[in-house]
Amino acid sequence: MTMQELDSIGFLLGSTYRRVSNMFAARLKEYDITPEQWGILYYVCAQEGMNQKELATYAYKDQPTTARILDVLHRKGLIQKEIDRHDRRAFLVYPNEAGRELMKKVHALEAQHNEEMTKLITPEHMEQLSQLLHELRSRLEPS
Amino acid sequence: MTMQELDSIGFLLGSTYRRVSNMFAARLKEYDITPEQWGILYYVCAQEGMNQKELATYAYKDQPTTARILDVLHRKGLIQKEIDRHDRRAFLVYPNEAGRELMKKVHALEAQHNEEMTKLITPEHMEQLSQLLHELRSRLEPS
DNA sequence: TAATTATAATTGCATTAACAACTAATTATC
DNA sequence: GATAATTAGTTGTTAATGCAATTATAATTA
Repeated sequence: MTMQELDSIGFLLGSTYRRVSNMFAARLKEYDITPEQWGILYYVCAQEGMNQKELATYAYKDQPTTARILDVLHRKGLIQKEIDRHDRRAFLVYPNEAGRELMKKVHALEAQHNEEMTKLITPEHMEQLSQLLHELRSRLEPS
Repeated sequence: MTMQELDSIGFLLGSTYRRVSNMFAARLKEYDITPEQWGILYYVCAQEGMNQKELATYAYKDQPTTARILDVLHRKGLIQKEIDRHDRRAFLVYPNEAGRELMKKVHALEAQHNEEMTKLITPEHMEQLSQLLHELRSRLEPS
């Protein structure tokens, strides 16, 4: 008797995510950055001067998680924060030169990594997968 | 100018996974168990008497993570461990009565949750998504 | 204007996770 | 049978996460 595998979408998403993420993490090691840190850095560079809340929304993370990842990026000298003159509760986040450079390098590495993923299944399947994930995610509310 | 979203499969998997998982976690709260603890408990019950390494393989987790989740389940009185007579390095894991009962209840809850997910997209799309995830995961090596 | 409500960010606590280093027991090899 | 290599499990460190509670500021409303 073979065992009945746990067949739930959440379990499947989690286990697949971890494998993809770990593989990417291994590649990123040479740049001393994690996939999650990279995700935030990307958005900091994609639109400079966003505040933490906006970054959290784009990155699909909650505010404390985003703040803590921003702290790491700050410690690493990749970004800087400036107080928002119009709202002293908030600060605006900017990449500095090291951050912009790293962003470009890692962006290229990521493109490479995505290509490799696409070689594992067909490009058509990868496109389908991507669309289905977008579809599902868009219908789920943030917790 | 709208921002260019980070369009990588890993980011998409992670953000979708977290939303699905958080939603399920909220439902599980009444049973005082997390989705990850549930995943391990499921396999403990699906085939009683496996050791930690086997459980880790089925659950797509590494050994330390599996061990720590087993510790939690043990503290909660849901499982028990017995030394493997044929290999004194290993122990075999069994559910106890409370574990079996909780497993059944949560399994039903999970079926409900999966149905709800399937209502968000179509059943056909959910089936496609599931197949594509299985396909991708099967081609990724464990880290 | 004063009091209330809402919001941006922070802090604390608990969970899951990856990875490396370690211990103890088993298996393989000489 | 002794030594070496492998394997099951544990421990320590660091990171990402969720959620709840808190602080400071801003916006609303009485």
